[in-house]
Order: sequence, then C-alpha cells, then structure tokens
Amino acid sequence: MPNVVTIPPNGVALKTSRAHVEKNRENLLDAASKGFRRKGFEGVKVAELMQEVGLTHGGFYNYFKSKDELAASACDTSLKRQADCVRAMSGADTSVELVAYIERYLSQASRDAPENTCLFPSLSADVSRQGEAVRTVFSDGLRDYLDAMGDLTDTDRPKDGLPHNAVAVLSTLVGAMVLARAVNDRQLSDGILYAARQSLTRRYEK
Amino acid sequence: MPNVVTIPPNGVALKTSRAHVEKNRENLLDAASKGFRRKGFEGVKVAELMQEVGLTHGGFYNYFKSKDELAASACDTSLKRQADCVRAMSGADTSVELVAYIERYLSQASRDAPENTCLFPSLSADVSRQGEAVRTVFSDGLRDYLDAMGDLTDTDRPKDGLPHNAVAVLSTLVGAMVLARAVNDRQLSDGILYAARQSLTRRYEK
DNA sequence: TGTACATCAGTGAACGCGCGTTCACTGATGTAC
DNA sequence: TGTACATCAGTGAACGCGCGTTCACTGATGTAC
Repeated sequence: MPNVVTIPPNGVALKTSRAHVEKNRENLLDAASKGFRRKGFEGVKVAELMQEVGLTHGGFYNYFKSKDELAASACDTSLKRQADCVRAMSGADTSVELVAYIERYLSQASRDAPENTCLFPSLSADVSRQGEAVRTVFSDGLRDYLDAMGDLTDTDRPKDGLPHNAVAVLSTLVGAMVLARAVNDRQLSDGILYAARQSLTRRYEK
Repeated sequence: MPNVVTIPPNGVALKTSRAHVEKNRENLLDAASKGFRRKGFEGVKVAELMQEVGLTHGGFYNYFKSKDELAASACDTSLKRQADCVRAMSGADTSVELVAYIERYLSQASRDAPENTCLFPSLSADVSRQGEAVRTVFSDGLRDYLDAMGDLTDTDRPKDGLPHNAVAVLSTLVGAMVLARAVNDRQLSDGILYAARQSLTRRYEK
C-alpha cells in the first residue's frame, strides 16, 4: 500500500501525496540526525533508516542522491536548529541562562542521550573524516553556533573575529562530553562532567 | 621468503625469529595506533595494516585474535606512553611546562598530524561506540592521564577524587582540537585553536 | 465531471564491492636426541 | 656436532556477510483534455 499513511505521525490525516513526501523527508532527516548522533555516520544503515520511517530501502534514492547527501542535509538541518536554540537564549539575564545551558549540556541525561543533544561531541570526529560537503555544512553550522553563543559570552567582541569566550566554553563542553561518553566507568564519567561543569559555571555565575 | 628481514627497521640485524616476531608486533601496534588516530577504527583495514608492516593479511591472526583485540592493545600501549609523557613534565617549573604543553597540543602542527598526537580527540567518539574491552582500556588510560596531569594543575587535590583542573584543561584541549579538525575552513580552524590556547594559557601563565 | 495518460513514490530482488576472518599449505626456526 | 621432527610465522585463495546502490516493476496520484 504505497502512499498510504494509516496513522499519520502528527495525528492529522495527510491531504496530498506531496505533503506526504515532505513528511517522509522530514522523518528521514530526523531519524538520520538522531541515528548519526548515537551511532556515527557508518553506524546508520540506509535499510534500517528506511524501515524506521516505515519505508523500504529502495525508496531511499527518491529522497537523497546518496547517503553522503543525507548526512550533509541532516547535519545542516540539525545545526540550524541548534544555533537557533542558542539564539533564543538571549533573554533578560544572560548569565543565568548560560549557566543553565551549561548544566543541561553537561548533565548525565545529555550524556546518555546523544541522539537528542548537541551534534558537536557526537559527530565532530566523524566529520573530520567525511567528504567536503558535510564538512562545509558543519563549518558553517559551527560558525553560526559560535556567533549565537558569542552574544552570551563575549560582551565586547571583534566585529569579524571569533567570539573567543564562546570558543573556550564550547571547547570545554564538547571535550568533557566526548570524554564522558567514551569512558566505561560511570563514576569517572560523572566526575568528568561534574568537574567541567564546576569549572565553567564558576566562570559565569553572577 | 618468510621470516627474513632484509633491511631491519632499526638498522640492526635481528638475531632470532622470536625477536623478529616481537618487532613485527611492535610495528603492528604502532602502525595501528597511528592509523586509528588518523582514520578512525573502521578506517583501518587489516590487509592494509599488514602490508604496511611488510606482511600479508593472513598472518594478522598470528598476532591478534581479532581487529578488536588489536584496537584494545594499540590503545593500551599508546595511552600508557601518553601518560608517561605527561608525567615526565613534572620538572622544576610546572607552569612553564604546562603552558608549553598546551601550546604544543593546540598547535596547527598537532591538528594536522593526528597520527602523532593525543588519542583523546581523535578516538574518544569512536571509543564510545566500541566494545567493552577497548572502553575499559580507554577509561584506565584516561584516569592515568588525568592523574599525571593533576600533578601539574591541581596543587591541593582530593586523595581519591579526580583532579578537577586537569579535567577542565583536558576537556578544553580535546574539545578545541576536535572542533578544529572537523572544520573545513582553515581560518575558522586556526581561530578555534588560537582562542582555546589563549583561554588556557591565560589561566596558567606565571 | 469524467477519462486517458504521465508522473513518480514505493517495492524488493539483485548487484558489486569491501572487508574481517578462516584455512590448507609452505618453509624456516628451534629443539630433542 | 649433526640429524629428524615439531612448531609456528607467513602466504594467498576463499568464504561469508553486510551494505550502498541500481533497476524493473507496481499502482496510486495528479493532470490534460
């Protein structure tokens, strides 16, 4: 039964097949982004992915030219969302929001749910071994993210340069999470998160 | 011509075949460690690796039970070397040595030569998706490394706990390097290294 | 509004390649006597 | 010291599996008239 969604994911019956296709594409990008973050680029299999969104593997190429193109698209979408999320924090008290962000970022919950959290710790190493398309998307996304974070961390920053504090903060966040995830030993992992959290929040509290 | 090394790598003729085997094993571990750091675990192929040390693929299993076991052994060896390297720094002026270490760690040369530098940025993400053997080796290695670095960064530290400053420093080092390597854009990459370097050295200079 | 046709999402078998691993075999090394 | 034998590093063909990608085909959708 092609082109039929019995129980549409969003609870609303899909009117046209064009909307249906669009929805499938979104589901694919979403499932891919989650999969990539949890399992890495090579850990995501095209056939599995298609099954996840209720299709068979052959149809994949109606949506993307290749797995590489999917990777680039999925990264692009997720990176944009991330940067927007940071930008949305430029509220009243940036210090409070920043500290909250740091604590959420380096929480045990985030460590255990890479598929729902920041791309940088889970995918950066993979990206460095990917093709130019993915790397370019990633570079743009990172620039954008740092720019957004710079509004919180770098009060007087150079016009064209990088927000240095944002770089330092993100580096610590990413490094701590990367190490905490690699480690086998719960106590060590928790300790790494805790120490990094302390170091960062001490700098930005009040 | 098995068991014959015409031009021994170290310039000294190998006396016995037992020494020969030992040498091959060392070469394998070394080549594997370098390969893993540059190309990731999946990027290293058994056949290529064996060719690199002048053997054919079939012989691999005389040395290791599996590719996984190689990964664990290679990580173990390299991690021990790393920690020793940090321990060797506990000289007269720790501050100077630490700053020099940071600057070397976050240099462009290090970024461009992952195969010769710290395992953590290049392999941590991979390790989190590896089997328990590798992860345990990695955890032990990281603990050891942090302990060594703690002697430089944490003057009064808790007996059994983690050296917090060491965790913070290493996190920043790792995160910055991971991001700098992922990025496609030379200028952005250099900027990340520079900003992270500044942030860290400012903290430990004098 | 109804009909004929083109388009295209979706299917699943098949392809082709890469790669970890196995295995029968070779020949050198080292040892027992 | 010399000889016979066991051991084992090394070889390369072959296996088996997984996976990205292709392709011929189906049938529903959407459009032209």
